[in-house]
Amino acid sequence: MPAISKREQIVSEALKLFYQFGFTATGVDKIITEAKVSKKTLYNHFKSKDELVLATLRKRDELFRNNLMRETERLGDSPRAQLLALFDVVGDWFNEKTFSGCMFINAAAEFSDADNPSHIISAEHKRLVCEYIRGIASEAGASNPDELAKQINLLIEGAIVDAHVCGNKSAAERAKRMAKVFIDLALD
Amino acid sequence: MPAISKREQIVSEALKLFYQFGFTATGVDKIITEAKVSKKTLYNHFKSKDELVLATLRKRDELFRNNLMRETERLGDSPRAQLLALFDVVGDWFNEKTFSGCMFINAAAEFSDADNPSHIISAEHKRLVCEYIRGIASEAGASNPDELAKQINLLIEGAIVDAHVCGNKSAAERAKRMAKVFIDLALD
DNA sequence: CCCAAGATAAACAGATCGGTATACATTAAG
DNA sequence: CTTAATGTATACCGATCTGTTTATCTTGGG
Repeated sequence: MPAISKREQIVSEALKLFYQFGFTATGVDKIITEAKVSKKTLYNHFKSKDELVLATLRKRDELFRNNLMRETERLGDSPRAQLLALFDVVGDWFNEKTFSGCMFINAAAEFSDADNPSHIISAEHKRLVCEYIRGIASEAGASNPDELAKQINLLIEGAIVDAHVCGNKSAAERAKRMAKVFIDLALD
Repeated sequence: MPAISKREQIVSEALKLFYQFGFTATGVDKIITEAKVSKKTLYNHFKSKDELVLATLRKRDELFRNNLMRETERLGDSPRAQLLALFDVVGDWFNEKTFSGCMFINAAAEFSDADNPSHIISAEHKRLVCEYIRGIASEAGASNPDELAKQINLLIEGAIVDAHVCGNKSAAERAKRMAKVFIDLALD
């Protein structure tokens, strides 16, 4: 058993390629070339390209939320500070040179049907992020943690779109200023 | 010259197909079949599929903004009411059964490179919508019309994402409640 | 050493991709 | 009527798509 399994190699490269070039536009031949595995190996691990897309989205969700939680808790020393720190974390993300929007928004764009498994996973990712925010809002003593979380989540989504479509790297700062208003309203 | 030109037929069908199934996933063969034209005719009017995509996005921008402006001005009898009516217009859009998110967010997802012509058109569309909002904010007497417009625009983007990815049809209502806070702050 | 598991490269299949070419039909203007 | 433009259908091109097959190589455990 190698340190990095073939399966992980494949998912790792698929992550980069799907994110940068899109799901439909990225062929399996490109993925196996970059991952340096044979086509047989890919189809040993995944029944189809669709299955690989799902596995890739699940991995992305894991990596993204782990990073979001780690960085948010590192930058914010109180629940209130953490709610604001969320915007600093996504702001840093916008400035990464590989930033290509939110992979789950992108997936929903390509797999528009709400019943599509990739679309469902994308919705689930958004739900989990929102749930994480709700937990912090609750700790912060918000009058209505669920509502505050949904407000903050909506501001983050808007900032992501502005950053990606319009290239507005300061979108997170505006969203943060807006969030502050709702946080102040919700905390006493 | 027919009442509806061949070119318009092609763009009209391309609009539906690109919007529902995505740009890369929709082949020109599918478009010509639906538009009931020959492939030669398509390539007489458009040099390439890429050119057709651009023409389709330009048409979508025209239709979308015309509808947004018409409905906003119909539903709101004052600049302040119009700023709020924006959210009613997009709320109705979310509830259309053909709703598949924002075509320009979708385009940016598939054509992630900021230099891609389709991406550039998408950014331009967002800029024009924001400019329209700024005009209303200005009429309303906002202290900083540009900032208010960008705030409202960000809320709209967030609502679109929530509506499409998570299927949250009431996203526009939350965004509207949030917008009210900033409108009240900006109009002394 | 031996063997099975899992890897490899490469050919192949059948469909579809964007785009071109050919040959014929329709149509409207001079 | 004639002609030029524009339409049609269809065949074709080479490339690429997802997925399968074949035949060979590597490797670790008993």
